[in-house]
Amino acid sequence: MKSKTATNPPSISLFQKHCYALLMKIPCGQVTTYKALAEALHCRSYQAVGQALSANPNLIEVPCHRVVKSNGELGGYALGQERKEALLKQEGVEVTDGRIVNLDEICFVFTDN
DNA sequence: TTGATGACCTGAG
DNA sequence: ACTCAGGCCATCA
Repeated sequence: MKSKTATNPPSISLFQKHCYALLMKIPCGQVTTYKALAEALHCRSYQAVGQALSANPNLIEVPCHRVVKSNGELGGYALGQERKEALLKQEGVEVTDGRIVNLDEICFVFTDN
């Protein structure tokens, strides 16, 4: 059944899949930046990472709200920056005036292992 | 294929 | 502090 001729398009590319995988690895109370994510993916496409999150197929299982900009700002969010800030505060992240307070302290680092 | 877009980053003025 | 310009790379038309 199912001729499956048209290759069931995976809806998402491998690049995006990697992004989500790394996102789910981020523990609670920690955040990361688009840059760090791109570095973890071995590429310099900071924007591509953002677009991958914008595709956001699973906004529930993937904590995309834990991804912020490198300059300390929250960045963007499908539900709006307000929601993002609220979620971050809920996680225990210090946010002031739409900016991460101690970003360097709570920035999650992706290890090779 | 090119060209435009984007939840970005960095540097210079 | 802010604004402007260039760069980076994946995705879509």
